Amino acid sequence: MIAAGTLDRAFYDRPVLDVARDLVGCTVRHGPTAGLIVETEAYHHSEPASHAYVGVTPRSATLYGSPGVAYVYRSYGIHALLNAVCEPEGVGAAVLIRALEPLEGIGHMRARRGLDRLEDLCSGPGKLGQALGVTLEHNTTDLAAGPIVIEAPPPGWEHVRVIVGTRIGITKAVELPWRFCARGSRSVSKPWPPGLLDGR
DNA sequence: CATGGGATTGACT
DNA sequence: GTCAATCCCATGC
Repeated sequence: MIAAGTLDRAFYDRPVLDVARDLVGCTVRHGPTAGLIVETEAYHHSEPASHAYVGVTPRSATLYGSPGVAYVYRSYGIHALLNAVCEPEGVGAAVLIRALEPLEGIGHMRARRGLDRLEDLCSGPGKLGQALGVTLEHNTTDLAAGPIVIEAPPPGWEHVRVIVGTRIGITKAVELPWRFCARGSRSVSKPWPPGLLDGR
């Protein structure tokens, strides 16, 4: 049975930019840990920063598969990065979850990260992967069925203001404004986009 | 089969 | 500001 508020396949079966924006304010949950999404980036097979750009390969097959599925891959040999596959099956696109504000299971997060400060626990895609215990085993798992699930925004976060910026940490298609951040959140990864902390 | 780069982070100068 | 860690996988020979 799927918990109330869990986003279903139809939510992800839409243009990836819409999903990326709408995911800001939603929550990611894995076991006892949960966090509020404050930063996302969109990736699409039509642009070279996407892993789907090369077409269907063993690695990118997940991206071309069913929407609402997790795409998890290892970055720089160390970090597990969590994405949500979007758009209809056959279209290679996904949203990278880049940062969270810790909500539940903060003790687990601190233990896994070896750090205390709240803003350091999930303020980056590799950090949140470690804090939530995301591993490559979660690749292709269903984000509606778990073990990792994404839920609709909690009270007060339905209409969060979103700052749009350019994606970071990439070398191709750097000009596309496909990064979405929750205005005012100090858990966004650095560098912060202009205007992030302007009056709320 | 060998090679090289990367959607990152943390430590260091 | 620089740089290494560390591994998956796409690419090229």
